[in-house]
Amino acid sequence: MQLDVKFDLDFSLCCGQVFRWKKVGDWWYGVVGENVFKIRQCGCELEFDGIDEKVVKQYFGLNDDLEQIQRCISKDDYIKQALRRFEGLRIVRQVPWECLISFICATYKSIAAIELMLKKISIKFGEKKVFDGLDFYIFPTVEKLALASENGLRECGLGYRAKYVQATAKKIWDKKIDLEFLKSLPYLDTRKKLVEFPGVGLKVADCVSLFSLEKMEAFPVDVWVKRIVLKHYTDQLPEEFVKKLSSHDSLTNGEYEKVNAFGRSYFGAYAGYAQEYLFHHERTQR
DNA sequence: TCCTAGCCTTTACC
DNA sequence: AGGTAAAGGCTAG
Repeated sequence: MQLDVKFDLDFSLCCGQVFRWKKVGDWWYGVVGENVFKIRQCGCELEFDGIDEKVVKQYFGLNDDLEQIQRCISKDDYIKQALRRFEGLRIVRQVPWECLISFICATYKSIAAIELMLKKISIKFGEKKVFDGLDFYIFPTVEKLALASENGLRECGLGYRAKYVQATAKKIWDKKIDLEFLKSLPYLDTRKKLVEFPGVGLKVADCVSLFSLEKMEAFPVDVWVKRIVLKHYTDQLPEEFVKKLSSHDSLTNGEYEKVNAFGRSYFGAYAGYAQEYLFHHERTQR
């Protein structure tokens, strides 16, 4: 497929929004829903196997008007620097169920550790598929994790998160909750529904909203975003609040809401894009 | 209603 | 080898 829009596959898959992609040679292998496929990019040429073009466009956000998004969020020199450095990075449209479980697991974990947990969960509870002679695992169904034992999940290295994953899966299974439905709700309503799941606070809810539910204004605030705000955006916030933020390292819900609201009002409707560029930029300094 | 402190498991990296 | 930081959330007070 010939690309007629700006896109960078490596940036989009390496910026910490997805956890189950694997690069073999110059091909990226991934599992999306029930499909295993591979994809590679050479300049404007996007080559893939095992999947429809329509799904590729949808999954990698190729329908987003990235030029316009960049113009919208180019509010200062620092974000412009990040935008230039990672030109072509797009927000991927993940499967909501997998995204939800992924970010419940992500609390207090490094990205490498998250990848390992999800790999173990998939091998243990997911269906195996062979593609190109390699083994892949479909992400476990809701039923599988709803019926899994807390201990079975602990064996995947989840620690205290096992209970949350199990309870969230069980709630979705028992109440037959349709996560896709959340795409049709406004951002704040979506977030409100998400935090009702065990193990889901504002941060996880924002990640799931942004990465799988089309809420481009969601602005997840984690330790990195807090650092970014304190380093580059103190002039946009009241002095008292900045002092309070600096005085301790975790975030209270109230503080979270203030930083989140700042991000959304400052960057606008595509604050989530801004967050992802800033996050990746900050994490890959030095 | 809102805030704070203490606790929760495991992994990676220094 | 030992310590610390890691895309946080829950509960009690």
